Order: sequence, then structure tokens, then C-alpha cells
Amino acid sequence: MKKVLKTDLPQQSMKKITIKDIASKFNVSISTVSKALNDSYEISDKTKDKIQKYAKKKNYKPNFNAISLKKRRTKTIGIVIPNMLSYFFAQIFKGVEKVANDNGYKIITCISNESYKKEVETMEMLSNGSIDGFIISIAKETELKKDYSHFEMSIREGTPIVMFDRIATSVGCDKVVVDDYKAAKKTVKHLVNTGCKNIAFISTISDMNVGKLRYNGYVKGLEKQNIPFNKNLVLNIEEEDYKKYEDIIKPLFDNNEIDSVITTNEKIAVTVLKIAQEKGFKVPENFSVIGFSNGILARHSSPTLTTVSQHGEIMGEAAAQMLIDKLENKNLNKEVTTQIIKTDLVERNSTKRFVELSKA
Amino acid sequence: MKKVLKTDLPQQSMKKITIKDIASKFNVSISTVSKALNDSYEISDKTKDKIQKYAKKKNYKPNFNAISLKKRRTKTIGIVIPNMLSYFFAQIFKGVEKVANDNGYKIITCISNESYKKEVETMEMLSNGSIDGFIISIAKETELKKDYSHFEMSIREGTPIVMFDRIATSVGCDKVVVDDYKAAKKTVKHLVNTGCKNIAFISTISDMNVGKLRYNGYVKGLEKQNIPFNKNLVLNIEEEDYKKYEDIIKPLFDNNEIDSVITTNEKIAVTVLKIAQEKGFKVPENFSVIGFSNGILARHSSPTLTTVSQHGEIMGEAAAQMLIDKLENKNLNKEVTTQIIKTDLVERNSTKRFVELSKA
DNA sequence: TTGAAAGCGGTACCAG
DNA sequence: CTGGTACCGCTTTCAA
Repeated sequence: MKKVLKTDLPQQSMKKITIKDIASKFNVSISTVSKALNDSYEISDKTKDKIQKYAKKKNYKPNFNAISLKKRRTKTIGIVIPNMLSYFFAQIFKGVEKVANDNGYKIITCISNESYKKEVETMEMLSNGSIDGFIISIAKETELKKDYSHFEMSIREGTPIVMFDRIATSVGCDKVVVDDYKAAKKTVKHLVNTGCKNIAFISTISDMNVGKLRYNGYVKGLEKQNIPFNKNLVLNIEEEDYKKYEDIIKPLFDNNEIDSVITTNEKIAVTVLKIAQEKGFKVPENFSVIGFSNGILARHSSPTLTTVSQHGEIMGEAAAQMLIDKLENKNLNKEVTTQIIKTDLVERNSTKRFVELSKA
Repeated sequence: MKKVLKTDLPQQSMKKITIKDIASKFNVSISTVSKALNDSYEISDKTKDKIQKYAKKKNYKPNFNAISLKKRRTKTIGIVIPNMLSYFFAQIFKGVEKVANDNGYKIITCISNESYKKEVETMEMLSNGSIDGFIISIAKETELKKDYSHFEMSIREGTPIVMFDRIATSVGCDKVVVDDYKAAKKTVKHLVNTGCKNIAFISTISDMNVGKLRYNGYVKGLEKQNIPFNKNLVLNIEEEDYKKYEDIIKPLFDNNEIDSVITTNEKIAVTVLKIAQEKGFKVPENFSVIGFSNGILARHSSPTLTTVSQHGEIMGEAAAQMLIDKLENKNLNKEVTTQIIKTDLVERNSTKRFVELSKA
């Protein structure tokens, strides 16, 4: 025959304790407990001590919703990004998470999936006191539609926004970007410096602002290097067509004389690498490739890929810091600012070394 | 001289409206407004109509914290994962996000960074009414430490947990896993079927449960295929040493006769591919590689990599559905269940075709 | 040093 | 059909 002792019973649903429970335990008022737990000078050390000890023992935690309701702030940030499978956005997330966490903020993440509707709905769903502010990179569809009223509404209602990478220039909010224009110019310069003359440009984002900046940088870069622009060397592809990348790109090689390619996208860059090698080119000896990229593909392709790195993690950190500063009124001026993160040309093995060349 | 009309002023901080504001606007009580907004049968159509219209016009949204406080549920899920840069976890996130969103749930995401301390702190921070339940893949450090008390505590306090992939078997909660043991056995079988005899096994997770399952599956698979086990063909590497992968793996090729490798990790697989080709092997003609992987590397390596896919997105969906079912008491039995997601061998170009062989 | 009470923004029960 | 009110858990002012 088994005897079941009370202490042997599993502590089923050891319910969460409230300030009221503690108050009744010690026969004091809830305000006393509240103050004691917040280490107020109004409460005697003795009382504070016993209350704090008991609270810790019982694993007391102040109810998040009660505090948020009372204080009218949640210490949580809403992130709205087009997707999470892109390494760039995952890096952004990491940066934001880090800074948020260091400052005691939580993160609610929503994926817009490049859809305007989802982006709007998502923001509405969070604009009810769930979050204190947004960090956003706008959906492709939104950018094409150019309807930014949901952002403006949010700001008007007092929920600040920080946009990064894919921004809406006209919206009055803090922003974090990289200088895509300048970066593209630099890639051209680097290719020319290492002996390239026929530089193609392949974009999957020609209809987006970031894509236009890169394209303009490419054009300007050619001009600066006194290389005539040849529109046949510019190829715009739908990102969704990734299964047909090869078929779309091959004609570029067949119909033109090219010795290098700049791409806005890592997968394209890897595809180009492959095609070039199939066509008998030696990379980087007589063919070079540079991709805008933050991915892991670049580090594992053969040869490894020279890239323009946007430093996603740093951008994420910057965005989070800007938002938190705004939320905590650390910047007393109400002006909005745009922070530009430096890009780096990460030289790997799909381009020749400029330094070697200059030494020669 | 400029005249500034009131209507010209930017609507600065168009403050959020509350139920009380609406009540006073129409000179009714707040309970009437509440009921009207919730479309209660108790309220006349006329009243409902005007209140609802006004609410919409003023962009009224019920305060999230007030409702959560009152209803004692937040409709938000906490995800705790080791990192987000891994494609697998990003896929999990995507799956969870989808199901959560479809069911009106938000997601708070925290990264444990493989740290026990961060995992514990993170869970404590959320165990205050911020979330209704957790979806978790446990940190490496936690798994080594085998200290699962924070999970048990959470469950005892009434916050359910669903674990996926990296689970703590002893913790009584719902789980989603793949059959790593069986999957590993299958990889061996496939390699043998395509003519391989000397099959190496390289792991970065030998000290983790998932890693042990795969290893055991490998051993059992050899046995089933009547291939003698050779401990020299088993290599355990620290994942952090990724920069030295090549140096660590090359001796395996130098000191043994091998014709194929199974790896627990995509990057290792790509490295093996590279080394094998350097050593003069032709992949897949006389050398084969299979990797456990969900990443993009597999689809872009040369040759592309045959993988065991864990279907991260589906796992994420399953985990979210299990949690939501539990939260909404759809499964009235209180037992915990473990759901096993099928893995697939995705045949790419790093292995020979079994079908071709059988036709020959 | 402690307690009472108002209120954060809602819900829901009960009364009229 | 409408209103009064107690509460969800906590903070904060004011009074004792």
C-alpha cells in the first residue's frame, strides 16, 4: 500500500504569485509591498527585507501587462521585415536583438513577405499598445505602390519608426542605410583598377530604390573611369525567376564581350561564376565577379566571391539604438536623422588583387 | 505674413482614442461602448452602428495590455532558439510565424546564443505574462549541462512549452523532432546502394543528443549493410573551428581509403567536396557526399549536395500548431505528445543515382 | 513608515 | 437596451 505524502505530490501549477498574495501573507497593504519590491526609501529595511526575500523565494515576477498598462510603455520593439530566410535580414535581426536585449527590450517580429497588405495589417495589429516603436524595412510591393500612409499614421499616433535599407525617403523618420550609390561606384573602380574593361551589371531589384542607387552608381562609375556605357551589358531579372537564372544570363555572354560582372544579388553572382567557368573563362585571371551580398554563399562558392558587404548586423544595431534613444528621449531634438553605414569591399577570389597589381 | 490655419497644422500626435473617449462623445456608458464594439446583441443596431463607425473613423484599437491583463492571455508565443543565422532556425521561424499569424498570435523571439545563462534569463524575462507559451530548441550549453529546471519551472507555473529538434527528453512537454537515427541509417543505405564501401562520418555535434542519434544510425546502418565499422573513419569536430575545417579533415583522406562521407553539417559537407576534388576524386563518379542540411549552400555548391532535409518550415508549423492547440484546449487530454517529422533524402549531384543503377 | 484610493483600458456580471 | 461597478495587477499620490 502506497502512502502519498503531500510533499511528494508534484507541485502542479504552482500558480504565479501577485503583489496581493504577498500583502496578505504579511498582513500589509499592497502599496507597502509594491514599494518594498521597488526598494523605496519609504519602507523600513526590515519590511523590505522580508518581503523581498519572500518574493524571491516564491519566484515573484511583476505582471508585464499590468506594468505596461500603467506605465504606458511596453519595452518591446516591433520588427517588420520582408522575410527571415535572407541572410541579410537575419543579420539585421541579430543586431537588433543584441542591442534590444542589452537595453531590456523584447522583440516582436513580423514578416511582411513583401506584401503591402500583410505589412499594413501587421502594423495595425501591433499599433495597440503591443510595442513602443517599429524597426522596418519596407516590402517590395509597398515600395512599388508608394503608399506610405500606414507609416505616417503610426508616427502621427506617437509610435516612432526607424527604417533601414529599404526606406521610404518621404516619410519623416529615422533611417539607417548604406551608401549603395557610392558602393557601386567603388566596385566599378576596383574592377577597372584590376584590368577589367567590359563590365556588365545584373540586377534583380531594378524597380526598387536601392536597386536604382546601385545602377546609378554603376553608370557614374563607368563615366568616372572613362568607360563608355553599353546598355547591352545591363540585365534586369525578376528575383523570382531564380530557377531560370542560367538561361537568362547565358545570352549576355554569347552576345557580348565581357570580362566582369557586378550583381546586386549573391545567387546571381554564383550563377555568373558558374557560367563564366563553363564558357572557358578563368576566374579571376581573365574574368571577375563582384556581388552585393551578405550571405554565406560568397564564402563557399568556388572561387569565393568578392562582395560588397552591407554589414547587416551593424545596421541592425544602429537601428535599434536609434529607436531606443528616441523612445527614451535621449536625443532631445525631435529632428529625424539618417545614419549611413559604411560598406566594405570584401576581396575574395573572384577578383584580382589591386595591391598586387600596384606593386608590380 | 503667413496665416497658419488650424487645419494646416500637422496633426501632431493624434493621440490614441479609448473606450472612455467614445463613451463621452456619445454620452453613453463605457459598458455600452464596449458591448457595441464587440457587436453584442444587447445593444441596439442604431447605437452599435454609430459607435462602430466613429471608432473606425478615429482608428480606435482596443488596448492590448488592458485586454491581456483582463483575460489573462496575451495571444503571443515566445520563441527561444540558439541563433537566427542558421538557415534551419530561420525556416523554423518562418513556419511558426505563419501558423501563429493565421491564428492571430504574435511572436516574441529571443536568441539564446547557445548559452545556458541567456536561455534561462530570457525565459524568466518572458515568464511574467508576456507570453502564453514557449517554442524552444535548447542551447548547446544547456544540453551539455543537462540542467532543465527552467523548463520544468515554466511548465509548473502553467506556461506550456513545445520543444523542437534539440529537445530534453526528460522534460514532460510536447515535442517535434525528426527521426535522425533512421535518417542516418538511410544515408548509409543509399551510399551502399550506389556502390560506396568506405563511408566516413564527420560530426560537429557528437556531444549532443541529435548528434548521437545520427551517429548511432550511421553505425547501425553499416551493420545492416554488412559493412565493418572502422573507427578511423569517424571524425568529430568542434563547430567553432570552422576556419580549420580543411586542416582537420585532410588527414582523414590521407590516412584512409574512403569513397564517401556523411556529415552532420552543411559547411563540412562543402569542405569535404572541395578536398575530395583537390585529391583528384570525381564527385559523384568515384566519391559521394551526403550532408544533413537545410541550407542554401547545398543548392549552390559544385557539385550540388545531396542532403537529408529536415523540413524546418514544416517543423515550425507543427510546433506552433501543437502549442496553439494546447493553449486553446483543443486537445482535451493533458498528455504530452511527440510528433516526428519525416526527413527526405534530397538527391542532388554529390551522389550517384540509385535508380539509374538499378536500371543498369 | 505604512495604507487608502485612484487610475491605466478594458471586460463582464448584475441591476434596472 | 443601457448603465453601474468590480476587477485584472501594479504604480503613485496623498493622508495618516
